Amino acid sequence: MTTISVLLVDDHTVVRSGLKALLGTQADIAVVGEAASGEEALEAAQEHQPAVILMDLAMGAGMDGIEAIQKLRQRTPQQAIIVFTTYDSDADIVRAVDAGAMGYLLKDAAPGEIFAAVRGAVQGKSVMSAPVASRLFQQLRNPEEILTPREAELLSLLTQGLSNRDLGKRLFISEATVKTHLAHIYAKLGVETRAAAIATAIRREGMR
Amino acid sequence: MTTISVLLVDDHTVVRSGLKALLGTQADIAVVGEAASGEEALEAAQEHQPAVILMDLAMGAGMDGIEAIQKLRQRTPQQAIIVFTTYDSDADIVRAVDAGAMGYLLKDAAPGEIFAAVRGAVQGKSVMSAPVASRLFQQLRNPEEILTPREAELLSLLTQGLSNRDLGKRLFISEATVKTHLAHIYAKLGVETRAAAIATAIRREGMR
DNA sequence: TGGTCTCTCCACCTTTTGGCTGATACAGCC
DNA sequence: GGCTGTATCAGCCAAAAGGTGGAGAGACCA
Repeated sequence: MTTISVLLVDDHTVVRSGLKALLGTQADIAVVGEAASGEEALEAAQEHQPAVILMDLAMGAGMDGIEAIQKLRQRTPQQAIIVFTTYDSDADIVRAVDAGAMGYLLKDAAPGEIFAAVRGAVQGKSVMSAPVASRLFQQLRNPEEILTPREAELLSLLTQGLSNRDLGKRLFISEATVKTHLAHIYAKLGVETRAAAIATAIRREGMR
Repeated sequence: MTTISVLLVDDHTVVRSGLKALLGTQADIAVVGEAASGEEALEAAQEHQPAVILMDLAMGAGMDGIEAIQKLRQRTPQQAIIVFTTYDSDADIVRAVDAGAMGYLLKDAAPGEIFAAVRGAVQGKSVMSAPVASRLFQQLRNPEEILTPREAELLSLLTQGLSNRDLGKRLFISEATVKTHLAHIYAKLGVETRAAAIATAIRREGMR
């Protein structure tokens, strides 16, 4: 049994400490380094050459998780990256996988899930938390729920708090058209009101 | 030197594990129990009689942190509660303090801050992270913009996308009262519509 | 005791939003 | 040449939200 070296990247000391404690209970897993930012992660990845990198997406100021993943994939492509974050935003999932993440875990994951993900990652297996997987699955099954470019544009403005009239003016279309787009957006997001659409968009789609 | 008994309440195993590891390094602090939900927290507080409770506000389904604080204050008022959460939302801070929290820490707090908060709490000292303190300070300078606890509660539900009717049902008040609160909230947030209020609240206040 | 704050509620009115049906135009595709 | 998807617009109606003004009850405080 080979020991799997792991690098932890998270700006929260408590989370790093927790992961270290949990992973420390496993004989075949060893934490070889820690980083509190994307910049530190790049350095640490070079220095410690871990087999697996467990990384948060949100890391305060500076480089964000997605950017860090992209750079890590370029520089040390042999290292498997597992995203370990709090929210299962559709946009983040897609972007992280696109950037080259091997797995996607939520922070409420059970210890066993985390161990399995780390072990799977070195074997090239992609492991994700159930809610994350179901989101991806749902997107594949219901392609009709994907917003068109125009709808996405409108939704983005909607989250600024604009009225239908303002939306029309901004997009050079009539209020009637705005309403049509909105009706389609509501249907795709599975909501009934503009308020719920905004809440859903900002939270789920990561529009900020 | 007396040992300070601490109860950890957080739905994330990793966070509990991290806190336990960090607090375990301090000779005068002992973690006597853990809970993953508000319901469990009430039980554990009775059973272990901790001096200090470190609690997250967001805890998945069921009772939220604010509600748990209120119930804990009623049942075991001698126990000091410190909020330990990710976001420094104005509304959450106000509501938590109002519910009886002794301290308010952010999850990116340094270990030393956490230790100091725990030790301070048993002496009746209120400790909060710098960003939290500065928010409160700023609010003191602009008192006319402070949301009342009830308004904050309503705003929090508003960001879930609820209608006026639903808000009334949830808070056991009439729609008329909901509208009154909303008008006050809009004025304080400097917005004209519910959509803008939601957008402002989620972004500026960190409500999720 | 009087003032202030908070929470609660009401009535009336206007504006905005949402649900429904239907329509035209254009582009890409088989 | 049809089919599909996207984007545009209209009208009608019901529901929801917002604006205005007023008011009572309870808490707190000077």
